[in-house]
Amino acid sequence: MATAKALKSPARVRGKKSPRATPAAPAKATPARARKLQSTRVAILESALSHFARRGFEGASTREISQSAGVRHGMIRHIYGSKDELWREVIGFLFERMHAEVPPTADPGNQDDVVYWKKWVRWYIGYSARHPDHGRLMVQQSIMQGPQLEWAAEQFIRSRHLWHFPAIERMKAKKLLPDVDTVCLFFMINAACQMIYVLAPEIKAVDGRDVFDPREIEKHIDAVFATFLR
Amino acid sequence: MATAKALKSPARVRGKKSPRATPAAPAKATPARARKLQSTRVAILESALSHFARRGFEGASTREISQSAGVRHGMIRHIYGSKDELWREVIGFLFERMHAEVPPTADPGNQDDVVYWKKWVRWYIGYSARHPDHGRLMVQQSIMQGPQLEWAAEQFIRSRHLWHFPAIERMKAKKLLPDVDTVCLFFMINAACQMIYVLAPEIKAVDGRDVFDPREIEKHIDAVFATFLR
DNA sequence: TTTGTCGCTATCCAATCGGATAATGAACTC
DNA sequence: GAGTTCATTATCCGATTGGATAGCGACAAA
Repeated sequence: MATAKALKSPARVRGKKSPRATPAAPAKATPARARKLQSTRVAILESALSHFARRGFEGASTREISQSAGVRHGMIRHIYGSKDELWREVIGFLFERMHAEVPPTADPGNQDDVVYWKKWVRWYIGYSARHPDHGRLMVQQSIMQGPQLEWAAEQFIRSRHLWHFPAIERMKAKKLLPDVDTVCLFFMINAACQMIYVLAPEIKAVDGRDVFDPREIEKHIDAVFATFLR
Repeated sequence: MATAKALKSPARVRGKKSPRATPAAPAKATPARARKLQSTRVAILESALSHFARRGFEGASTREISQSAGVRHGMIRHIYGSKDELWREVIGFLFERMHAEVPPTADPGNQDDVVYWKKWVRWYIGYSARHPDHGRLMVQQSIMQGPQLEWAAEQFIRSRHLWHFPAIERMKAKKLLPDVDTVCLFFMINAACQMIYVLAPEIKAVDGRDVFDPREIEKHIDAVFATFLR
């Protein structure tokens, strides 16, 4: 009956009396118990990430998510309150995990832009191959066009873009990257690094190639270098 | 209960006694009636394409699809038999429409490879901007990993790849394209052309840019030229 | 040991899902 | 005009959905 199935706007301010937020340490330190809860929480988040990425928000059922996580489906409501909130926590979990995997050498401060860019591309391609669900979830999120896209944009994505733009423009000025619109260029680089893993099943079906093979990954890195750097 | 929710394998050979196939003309030429049916069929296909692309196979409901098409949900079963079959017909409809939009100048026979490639990129970017749901549906299809991915691969996608590979390799040999693995290069070009429109809502939310603006499209075309051609 | 917290489950609920069946009624054939 | 076809709908079905409620029972504090 035309009920709005899109995600509700994330009105929660993470501090009311909602069923507890993600940040690790619970108020009272009851060691064993809190650790168990945390592991359950992570299991649900990982399962939800996989299901959401593959079947979309509405296609993924909380029952299947909880089953893959080894708990009953009541847990999701108990911990996250609703499917909407679970989605948001999954997005947060995704970027938290990504930031945790950024290597410590990723300080653009004192190194040459090209060296830094090559390091970043190499890392990002490895990350995308390790976690193809990242790109898949982002595509789902973008296609969904719900109000939480705005939320994710200003919460996680925009800062990442603004972080990379200055270096890209410096490299453009030095004729090291093609002299085209920065946003356009960034998206092309991003897509060139990530989409091959997002669409891995298609490439396997069409060309019979396993893009996750380490040798293929190495070829892919070289391809991105050769294509964009000059 | 681990019920298999994935699409069933397309066992139908399009000729048994299933509820009639897509090809335009019905056996008996009953002018007005057949035309009405055809328009209903197209309305359902267009609506289904939009819904499937945005919400995925399981997220899109046949009731909403039929409502957007202006019919009751029984029609889908009557015409297509099942949701599975509707998905397959939508894929077919998508590529049929794409081929119908390929300009007549697209004969690679006697023209310079570069001229042909530039024409193709220009056309493909326009097509992707006109129909962002194409890329979205393909992403959904690939992510789903059902048996119909194999079907679509050999039915529609592989031939398209094989069509482009020889020209790409000739251009690589002439140092007109970066000398990297062909499959990898083709996917990067493809993604560079298409993903900006697939992810248009994200770009709008993050950078506030409307990628469908004709001037932006023109800039995008130049960006792809400048990035890949040398 | 006693008491209470809280991680977790069992179970119910209304809504919606894809699909099946039977009937309607306008367009067509004769 | 009578009879037939068939595009379309109304309506039912069992299964599954996200969510709500009422606990259970292992653990921790006393």
